[in-house]
Amino acid sequence: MRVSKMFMATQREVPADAEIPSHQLMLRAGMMKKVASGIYSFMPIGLRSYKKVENIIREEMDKAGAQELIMPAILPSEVYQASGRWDKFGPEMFRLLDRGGRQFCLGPTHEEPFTETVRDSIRSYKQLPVTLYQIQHKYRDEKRPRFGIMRCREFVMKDAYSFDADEAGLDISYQTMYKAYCSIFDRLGLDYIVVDADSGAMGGSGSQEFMVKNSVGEDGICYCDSCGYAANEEKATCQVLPSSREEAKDMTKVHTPNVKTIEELMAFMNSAPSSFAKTILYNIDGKIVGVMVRGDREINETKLANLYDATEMTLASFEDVERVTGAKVGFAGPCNLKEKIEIVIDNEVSSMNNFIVGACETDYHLMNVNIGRDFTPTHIEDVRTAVEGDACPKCGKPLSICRGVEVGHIFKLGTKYSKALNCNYLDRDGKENPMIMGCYGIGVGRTLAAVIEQNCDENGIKWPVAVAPYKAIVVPMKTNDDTIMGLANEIYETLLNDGVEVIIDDRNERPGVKFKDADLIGIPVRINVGRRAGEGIVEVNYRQSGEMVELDTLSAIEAVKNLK
RNA sequence: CGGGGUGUGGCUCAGGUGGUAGAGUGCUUGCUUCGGGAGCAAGAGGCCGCGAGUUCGAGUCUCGCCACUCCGACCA
Repeated sequence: MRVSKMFMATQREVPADAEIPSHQLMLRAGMMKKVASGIYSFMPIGLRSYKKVENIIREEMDKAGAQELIMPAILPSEVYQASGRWDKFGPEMFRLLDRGGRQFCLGPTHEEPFTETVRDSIRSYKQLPVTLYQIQHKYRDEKRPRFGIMRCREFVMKDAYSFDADEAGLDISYQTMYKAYCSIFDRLGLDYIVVDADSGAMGGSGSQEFMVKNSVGEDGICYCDSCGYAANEEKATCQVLPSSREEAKDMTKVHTPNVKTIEELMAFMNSAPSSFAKTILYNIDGKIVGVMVRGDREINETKLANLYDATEMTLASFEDVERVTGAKVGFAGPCNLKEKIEIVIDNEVSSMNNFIVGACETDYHLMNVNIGRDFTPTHIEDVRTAVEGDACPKCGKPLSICRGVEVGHIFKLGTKYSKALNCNYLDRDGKENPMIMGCYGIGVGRTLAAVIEQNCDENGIKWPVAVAPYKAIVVPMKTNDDTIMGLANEIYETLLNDGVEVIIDDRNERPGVKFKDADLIGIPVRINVGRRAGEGIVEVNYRQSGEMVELDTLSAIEAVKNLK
């Protein structure tokens, strides 16, 4: 391709509404264009990289024995009704009516149609296992699209579904996908980390996320450098360190006027946060529950929701808090409650004694409270979020915390969908059983954005060769010099004939403009043809390393071909 | 869904107290340039987000709506 003919527009200025490097660079490099919030067009240069990611995924999935097919993006409501998700998805699902008034949606995820398809085609254990996948657009009316293609409303996802006769089979299918995912992200040159993830409302026996460390990531990752433990913050646990136990003292009520927050309480009492336990009231499926964690800790709502198998959980309303505690918000505690409610205490709180809590009386706290003597918890569980420095649950060394972008998620689904949709098979004994399912997703666009996040500098993108829109660019310094143009064209044609993805910047622009554009769109290797063209000498510049060497024409061509 | 912000050439933005729109960049043309986004000159390009209202007159004031965006909540 000749750059003079390319449909490409780079931008010098940073678009006003792009916050993170990958978003800014994708817009500046002219890879994509926003059409509406969270909805983007891909331009030729962007599409080339996009397809590279897709193809790497496709190759590794095929290698792992998964078979590609494609489902409609638009699906009738019945498909999601049997599983109950037509209602559960709520406003996040794009819904539409056909001319006859029948309800459809744009598929947000495809467990149901895959399950139906397999149900209708497979009857025997002899036909199992099978893993199917598609690379298809998904639609979710996100409350808040952001960060360009990191989180958008129309996005491409590779989603795969495995169907096995038993749990042992699922384990094998799952491991196969795990390995395929590692190969994919390795080939993309991503620095990633695999973390244990919360299974959430999906149930199932296990789930892991492939995370790319990044400060704008929407997930917190807890990991241990010593033993390799890694988990999503939602799921991460830690050891409870034994605290020094004092002899139980008499409980006393303290007047604490207008002291509501832990910070105010610390200042007022002149004590460490570890001597307080805060009590937060939640409304869990209509039931008010008190949850206690150490004063300086955060309640982990995912863990709490799992404990109660909650479908709807919010902080209790002010009215509920005042009714249950008999005090203004800020003075809740486990003692003297006006209504009998369940109390969940965090593991860490269970090791504390003589601590301070709200008195359930406006402007009062209780000192020297002790579990068992002063109140009895309903549950003692891990309900707090692990923080930097907590003891690793496996080895006890300090945990680290960072942010991450979820690029892949593998999931043991079990029988949730096969049971709901009667996706059964006949076993050796002629007995009918539900298939055991797994599902495996990779966000294609998000992965592409993650590659950019990890491969860029102030001048633009630094594509790994595997994802670069073109591998090489030939830059003639002057377009009106026959020697230079002749040699540049010769190199270009040779590379083209040798199957190298190469472009030639034949625009009548100053060299600086061409360099800036080549750097911005991130072509891995640039061949400058200039001053020494007459001697057959050119420059080979590497975008990743910034390295530059002068070589004769043939060596330069070899260098480009050898670049991996 | 709560709270904030912004809508003006393709892009980034300026336009006290109302008088029919500007800059930079990009684009076109010419000349001079030519190794890291050149210089000069001449051009093209705007329903000032939409709709009402006030006014002789609204980019500007009032009200309503919409879109985009940031923070939070939420997120198979």
